[in-house]
Amino acid sequence: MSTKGAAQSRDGATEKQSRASWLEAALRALASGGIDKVSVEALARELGVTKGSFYWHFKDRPAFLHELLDYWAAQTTQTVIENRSYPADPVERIRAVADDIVRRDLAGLDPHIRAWTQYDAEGRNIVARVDKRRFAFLRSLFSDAGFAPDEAALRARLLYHYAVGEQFNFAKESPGKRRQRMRAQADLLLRR
Amino acid sequence: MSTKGAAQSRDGATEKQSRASWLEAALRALASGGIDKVSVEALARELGVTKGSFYWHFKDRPAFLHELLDYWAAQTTQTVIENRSYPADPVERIRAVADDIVRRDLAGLDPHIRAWTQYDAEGRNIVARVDKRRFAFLRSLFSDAGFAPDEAALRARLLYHYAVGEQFNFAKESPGKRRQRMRAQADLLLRR
DNA sequence: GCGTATCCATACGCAACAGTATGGAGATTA
DNA sequence: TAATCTCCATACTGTTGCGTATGGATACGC
Repeated sequence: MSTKGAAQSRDGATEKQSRASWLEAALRALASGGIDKVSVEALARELGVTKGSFYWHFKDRPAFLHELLDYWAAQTTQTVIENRSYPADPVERIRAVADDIVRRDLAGLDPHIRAWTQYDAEGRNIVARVDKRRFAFLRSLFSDAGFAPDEAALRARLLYHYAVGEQFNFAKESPGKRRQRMRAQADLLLRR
Repeated sequence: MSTKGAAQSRDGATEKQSRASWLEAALRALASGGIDKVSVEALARELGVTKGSFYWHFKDRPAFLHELLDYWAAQTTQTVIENRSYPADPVERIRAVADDIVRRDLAGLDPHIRAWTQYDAEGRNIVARVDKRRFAFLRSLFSDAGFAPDEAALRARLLYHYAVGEQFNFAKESPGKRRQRMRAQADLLLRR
């Protein structure tokens, strides 16, 4: 039943299973306290295994972190952009997306990702690509809402960077308040 | 000549001198590569002394980092807000401040400060206070420019968080381009 | 000039973590 | 059943960085 070099016991997908469990545990650790919490031994403890497993699945920690970034990038673009449940009306779409940005994993992982990749050259490139995609998406929404290309780009950039900067605002505000603010900013940028 | 418990050799200000040199070295290290570069031993190497000096001046690393934050907070508020060379015209003042924000130490230290204090409870409070002061300053500028209180607050918040978020944009753009974008965003927010 | 305070050097111990070497249990293949 | 492959445990080494204990040099108070 084994097609390539992945002959397993029960279902033939243990390889992927195990790799993914390390990556998932890493994302949880990252969200809980930043990149320093993503240590091989800490993850091993949480997974109930030892480092032997890690170094069988991954070359070393840098390679693992690189793969982690790819893993995050793949799932975050899908989550935010490819959500087909947004309203048809362009203006309402922007409001809905703005809401999503505040609620979604932007608030959970993004600040930790940025805090970390600030010091990792190839990490920065990956994040830059993610930002580029998100920005292009926002810009298209403003275009659909009737703004000229330059105006749409200007407003999309302002709103997106606002969202990023707002995550680094440490004044403890309720999620409701944050969404309300985000909504107000989106409305401001939708004025003509 | 010694007033209190600070009897020194040459000028009677060696105590402050030495403490300040540790703090200054820490700021340089922080700007160069984040909080991980601010290690006792690395700073000692750069200062040409040993850890003995550090642990005479400071209790431990956490206490030192806390003092470092206060040190940064004190100098960053003075630098940005108490600059009396801004134009008299409110609109031009906003443009000038926007330029300053991009050029000044915001770009050098702020992202590292935020990346770090994200994981330090009392650190977050200090940064929150700094943000509050800066925001109040920006809001007053928009007020002076003729915007109603709510409008001024909205625009000030949008512009300030844009500036913060823009620092975490890893797409490598020239300082000129960044200032140009900042200027365009400020102008957009100055429309009525 | 004697004691004391200041400021730093030297030399430790200790904990956390990355990475390696090797063995071993269990399933698979021949 | 023998050989092999997969996946992980065990047991190490090496490094880094924090903190501490202690001594020594220099200047100051008296």
